[in-house]
Parts: sequence; structure tokens; C-alpha cells
Amino acid sequence: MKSKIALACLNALAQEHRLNIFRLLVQAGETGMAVGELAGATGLAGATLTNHLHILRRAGMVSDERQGRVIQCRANYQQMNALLGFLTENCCADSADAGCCDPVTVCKPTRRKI
Amino acid sequence: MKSKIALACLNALAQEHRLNIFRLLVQAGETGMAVGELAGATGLAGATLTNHLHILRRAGMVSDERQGRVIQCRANYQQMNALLGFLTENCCADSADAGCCDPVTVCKPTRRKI
DNA sequence: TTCATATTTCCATAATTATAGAAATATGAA
DNA sequence: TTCATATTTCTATAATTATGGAAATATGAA
Repeated sequence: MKSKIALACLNALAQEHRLNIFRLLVQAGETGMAVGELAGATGLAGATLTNHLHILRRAGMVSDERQGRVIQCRANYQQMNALLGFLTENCCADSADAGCCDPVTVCKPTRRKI
Repeated sequence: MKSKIALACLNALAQEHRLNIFRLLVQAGETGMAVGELAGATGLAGATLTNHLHILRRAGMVSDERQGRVIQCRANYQQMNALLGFLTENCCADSADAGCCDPVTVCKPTRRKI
């Protein structure tokens, strides 16, 4: 992950409502949540929520898919893991003790409860 | 780590110059860098640098110590690790598959080259 | 069609954050 | 003392970000 993208990810997560939205999506696992569900869960006005989702999408932290009239959002675990990797990867960069930090354990989406 | 503190850490890192400062300090290891060295390395005006350092300090990401006329800054590895822990800890919160993510490997300061 | 629902875009405003000059403070050296 | 260096605080301004109403778009149902 490039520094510029990491910055976009950090920026996306560095806001109360967006961190909240992202965590809701992470916990929702593979199923994800509809924009309307997120509006209900967060109490945000539609336009405000759309703006926050836009920032999370641009950073690659959230992906979505239209299902009829509903747009279903999901956390992007790959991007989440890439961000964690970036933060630890640069921890030991250029040090005499390179590799002192092992890669972060990956986080996987949870299975939907049937 | 509480969500509010994680937010402060994310916010501290979510800015081009602050991410740069933090990475310089991480790479500087135990020795750290003086404010003046950081000014030289980043090209930031003194007052601007002070403001950014203030935000990193408030978030607990950077600590410092006066040594004569110089203030030596260091990355706070504990806080860095706590942030990584927070991000993965919440990854699987409330999931049926709790614990799917192991704790992040910790990052340690590098030894000073003698 | 027409209508209702879901979501976004457009837009303006309020709030926050970044920037840096100038003055102030802290320290040590002469 | 007096002076030079290091850093911060004060303050103002510019830039960016957050918020949400109203209108627009997309979809499916009647």
C-alpha cells in the first residue's frame, strides 16, 4: 500500500461517524448493511451519510452493490489488512533490526448467520 | 484502547505531515529526533511543526523530553500497538466467529546504532 | 403509466483544521 | 548579565471538512 492510499484510509477512519459506520459494517460481515439500515443505526441524515460513505468508498474501505432499490455496503477486509500492514511495515523500515515486526494477522469477514 | 482515543490516534496519523513525522520518529528508534531536526527533515515552519507535534502528543503517539535547549521526540510504540490492537480487536467483535483475528504482532523501538 | 421508496447530487452554511508571522519563554554559553 | 539558540504560544487567515435541505435520479410495484 502506498502512503497516499494509507493516508486516505486513515482519514476515512479518523472521523467519529465514519469509524462507527466502518465498525458496523465489519461486524455485519459478508451480508453487509443497506444504506438505509446504516441511516437508522447512525441517525445521520441521508445526504450526510452519503458523503461519509463516499469518503469510505474512495479510500477503498467500503464496497457496495446495488440490489434492486437497496444499496448494500460491505467492509473491505483486504484494504483493512493492507492498512494494518502498512502501519507495521513502516515500523521497522530502514532500521538495523529490520523485520522486528511480523506481518499483522489478517482479519476475515465473518460468515452470515443462517 | 477506547474508541475516543483510537479516534485521536487515527486523526493524528491522518495528515500528510504528521504521518511523515511519525514515521521519521519510528525509524529514528530509541534515540528519537529533536524538534529542530524534524523541522529540517520536513521543511515545516516552527509554529506549524509545533502544532502538528501537539496533536501527535495529545493522541499519545509521540512523547518528548527536554535535553537542555533541545526537545527530543520519540514515537510511542505502546500507543501504536494499542491502536493496531483496537483496529483488529473490533474486527470480529460480536461475531459468531469471535477471535477469528489474532492479536497484532507488537512493534518495538529499534536500538540506537552505536 | 403513476407512485412510493432508496439513494445520490447540488448547494449553502457552519465548524474545524492547517498554516505561519511575530512575540514570548526556556535554556545554556560567553 | 547579555546574547544566541530552541521551541512554544498567540493570533489571524486560508483551506478543508461536516452537515443537511431540497431537488434529482434509480428502481420496482401497482
